[in-house]
Amino acid sequence: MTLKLHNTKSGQLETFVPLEPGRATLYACGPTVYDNAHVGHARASAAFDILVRHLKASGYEVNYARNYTDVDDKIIKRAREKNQDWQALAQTYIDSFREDMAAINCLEPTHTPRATEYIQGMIEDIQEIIRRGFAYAVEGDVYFDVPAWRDYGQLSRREMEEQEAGARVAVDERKKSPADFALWKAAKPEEPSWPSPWGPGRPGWHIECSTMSSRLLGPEFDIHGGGQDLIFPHHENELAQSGALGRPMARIWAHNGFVRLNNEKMSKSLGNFFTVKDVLSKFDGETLRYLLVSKHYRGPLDFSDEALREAEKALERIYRALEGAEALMGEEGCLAFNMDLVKEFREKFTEALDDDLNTAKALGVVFDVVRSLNRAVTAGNQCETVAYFAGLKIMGDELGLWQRPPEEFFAAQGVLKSVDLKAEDIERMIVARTQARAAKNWAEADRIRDELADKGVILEDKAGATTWKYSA
RNA sequence: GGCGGCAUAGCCAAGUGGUAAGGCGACGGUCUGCAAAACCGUUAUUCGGCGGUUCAAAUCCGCCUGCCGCCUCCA
Repeated sequence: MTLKLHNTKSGQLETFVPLEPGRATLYACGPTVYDNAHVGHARASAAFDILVRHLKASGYEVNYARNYTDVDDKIIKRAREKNQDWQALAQTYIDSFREDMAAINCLEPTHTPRATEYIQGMIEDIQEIIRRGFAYAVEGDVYFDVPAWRDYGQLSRREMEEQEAGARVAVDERKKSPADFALWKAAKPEEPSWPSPWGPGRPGWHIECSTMSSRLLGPEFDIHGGGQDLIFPHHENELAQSGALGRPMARIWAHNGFVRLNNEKMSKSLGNFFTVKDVLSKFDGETLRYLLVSKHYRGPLDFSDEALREAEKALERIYRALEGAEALMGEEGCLAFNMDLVKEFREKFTEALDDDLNTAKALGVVFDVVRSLNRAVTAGNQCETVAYFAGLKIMGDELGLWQRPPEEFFAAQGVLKSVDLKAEDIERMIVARTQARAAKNWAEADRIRDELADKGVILEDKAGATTWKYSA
């Protein structure tokens, strides 16, 4: 089977046919680095990370670029508020973003260009757009001439005449048309600027992506991604600029849905957001990733502590299965032969991801494997255990989940839940409980178990020994 | 006003023509001193509402209702 992706431009599911066989080129719009990443950014990153992992697993060599907008009104404004150098501020949040994405196990893209590294290229592109008659300069600013570009609106499929132009934003008198947008902005006093044919200034937001994607991936590439809020105007404008330069840009435009909080879009402007760091103070990064992956990337995702707790429970079930299998592992000789056992599961799993990255459906297959694995372990069947264990890990790798040793996952729960008992305290209480049990003092045994449970430690009486773990 | 999305069990969530995946929870069983975990079984005759097409619809068409988003910076 082959990958099918939803293309915003056509509004349809399309078979992924790369420009170059065996290679996939992707560009995703990254953050403007003036603040910490919130859960919405995490969702976009996770969605395209799954795409990259799936392409790689399908045998593609992937060239993935994701930019940082490191000069922009908001960065300048925030730097002023904090009385800080704007470049230092941008660097701080680039570091923060990378840290957060690593926490949710997103692979670092092949290229992470910064807008400020491509200013010269942007100036060249703007000059060419003007030369071709699709932009004009006014008092140090340069605007893209939207009415001149007949295809404008083809991505978001909207007629400009039907839009409420200027409904919420004052129309700039100097623009020929209210829809025209800035390619270059003349610098105001005290603002960072670069010399240009139109005087000192800085690039507009949209031109960055047109310039950087063409330099890193070429005039045409396979997939361009971002959140649905970027469809218009950002991606429409990118497409217009690139089109005016004779560059077709992406064949497939993929957009992820929003994260919602109390039924509203989580966004900086509404102020109703949780940063990734907020979430990481209470939940494991892997738990957040599981939540993001548990629903199809294009639909809305309702964010809540309850949703995170459910994600935690689901992950716990998987890690418990992996942990239970450990005692039976080590029969390498069984591996090759018995992989036939998981063949069908793996095919279904791949089919699910091929179907516009249906991670929710893929997780359904994962839990079928979990059940099979638990059965094999209970039956003491080493060869089956090895096969299902391997299958589970392979699927997890493609989703960027459950790759850690189970002990590490459970230990992390103890830290996150602030369990104030040290391992030796717990062991001591277990010894006391074992003695009580030996004396058939069930009341005392149960009291100890309840006390531990209250503090977040779960006891399990296995044959011959009692084990414990922090509960998720 | 234009464009787009969503509506499936107590909760989360798959499912684009063939008779409702999966997770959480709940209930019953096996195991256990009792539990926990695991396994087995039960938990939507029904998919926002009303019509229509069809042998057959959650899935296609029409109308309606509710919610969300874009048209300004936003993943």
